[in-house]
Amino acid sequence: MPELPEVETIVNDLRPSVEGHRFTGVSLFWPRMVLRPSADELCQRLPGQVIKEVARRGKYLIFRLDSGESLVLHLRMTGSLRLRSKNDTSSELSPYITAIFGLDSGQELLFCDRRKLGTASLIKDVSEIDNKLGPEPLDPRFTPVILRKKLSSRKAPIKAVLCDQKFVAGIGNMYADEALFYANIHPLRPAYSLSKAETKRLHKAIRQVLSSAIDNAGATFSDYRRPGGEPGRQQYSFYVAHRGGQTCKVCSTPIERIPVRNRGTYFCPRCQDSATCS
DNA sequence: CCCGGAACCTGAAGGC
DNA sequence: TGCCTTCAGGTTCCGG
Repeated sequence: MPELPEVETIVNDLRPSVEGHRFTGVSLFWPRMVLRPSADELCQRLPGQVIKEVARRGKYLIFRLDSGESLVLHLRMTGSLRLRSKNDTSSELSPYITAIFGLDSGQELLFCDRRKLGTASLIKDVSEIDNKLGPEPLDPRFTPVILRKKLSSRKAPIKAVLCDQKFVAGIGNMYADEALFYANIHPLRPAYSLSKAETKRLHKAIRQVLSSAIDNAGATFSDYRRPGGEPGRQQYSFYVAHRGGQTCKVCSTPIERIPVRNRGTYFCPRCQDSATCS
């Protein structure tokens, strides 16, 4: 599932080959992926526009266009973007293509999505996306003091709060579990109950986990691929995420899996003390 | 504001 | 073998 590090990797990979190029056409095979304006309108308005910049905000990919509008994509759970040459007939077609964006570079950008939950929007003002998201966890403005203040009003399990995009942007199921392991905090702890020291550890853990994953081009468990088709490498470094039944790399205790807000949550019952869980 | 649950999707996995 | 159910999880919407 693409989270912040995966989307960051995709943006970095895409940047050199799409920035400065022009969209030549759009083919939609799953028009319902377009949230707004309408599928027809997006197909009319996108062609001819130059991509000034590709950026990431939370888990959103943002293509800033010369008209001032932005094409905003979200991969949700199984979406991926692939870049290929228009005359490349050798590579096998993914059976799950939901959209093809033609570029004047001779390449095309494929949106592949097994479960068709991914979305595309053409919006006038990017601040629309910005306003509904919490701070970027790697931004210097996201400090331990701010984290502590935000946690203080939250009663929900810390795991659920970390996955809330309005709380902090870009963290999903995998990296929330990893960060809590790094910080030795049990996923069910009420957010407000974290001590100052624990909050500081969590802040550091969030940054370490995300930075390391970016260095390793993201984690591939199922559908995530880089635009060139390569998988990520971060999955090999995970301590708890998707490691149910295996043993903790630190203390050899079996990794447990419990539901938190209906999300599969992995943790080490020994390293992540539950003494102060309510 | 905060919280929890349903809906959106469909391939994979497990039960019988 | 094959049908059926359940699970996976990011986001949005809705009700308390």
